[in-house]
Amino acid sequence: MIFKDLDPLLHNQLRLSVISLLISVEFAEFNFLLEKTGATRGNLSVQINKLKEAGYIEVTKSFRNNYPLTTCNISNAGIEAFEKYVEAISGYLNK
Amino acid sequence: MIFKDLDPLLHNQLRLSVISLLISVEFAEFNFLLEKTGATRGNLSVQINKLKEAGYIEVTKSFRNNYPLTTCNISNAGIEAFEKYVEAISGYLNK
DNA sequence: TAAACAAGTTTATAAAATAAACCTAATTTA
DNA sequence: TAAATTAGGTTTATTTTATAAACTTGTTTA
Repeated sequence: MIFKDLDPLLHNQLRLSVISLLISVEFAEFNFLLEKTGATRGNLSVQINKLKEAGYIEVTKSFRNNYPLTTCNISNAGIEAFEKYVEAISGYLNK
Repeated sequence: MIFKDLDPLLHNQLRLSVISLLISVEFAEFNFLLEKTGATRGNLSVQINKLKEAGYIEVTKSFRNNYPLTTCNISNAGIEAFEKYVEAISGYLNK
């Protein structure tokens, strides 16, 4: 095998979008991710949870103006996984 | 949405491996792809067919030393799709 | 001539992706 | 002030995919 395996958790458009956004900000709110990714709320909720279960992100739930507020930030494991993914997929792109 | 959509046909490890290999050779035999990708024969057969159905590759069946020989080459549509995919996914990698 | 091998293909099953439906609480409107 | 609407998500139902195991067709070898 001359190709490196692609982490299945990151090899998904929406999850990769979320991680790509989180990598360059300190925190991001649910609605921010929603807008930037163009996802449905249901799908975003599911994928955020998968990233959290994997330990790639941390999720903080609070309230703001009486409404629920979900905030996400990437973890060290998430950063490492992303960097590894970037390197792996680069091997497929002939660049 | 700030991310470009990723062609689902190419956003798959094995199919992307095959296209990545075909992009830099004139032809490739089934067993060559098998070895380079590390796939099972069943999976490779299925994914080659999907790429063919999409018009991304051409598949030629012949015989060599009395045994079946399947040869693949990338099409113009395949080249374009690959280039488009490379550009799209690059937008996720912060490079 | 039976067993093993070559080169694939088909199919069965599990896993994943996604949108629709749902939920709870807050707010606005009639 | 009660009904309708909005905010912010979550759950679930369904369809698609991915993949390996099983199968096929023909060839070679013991």
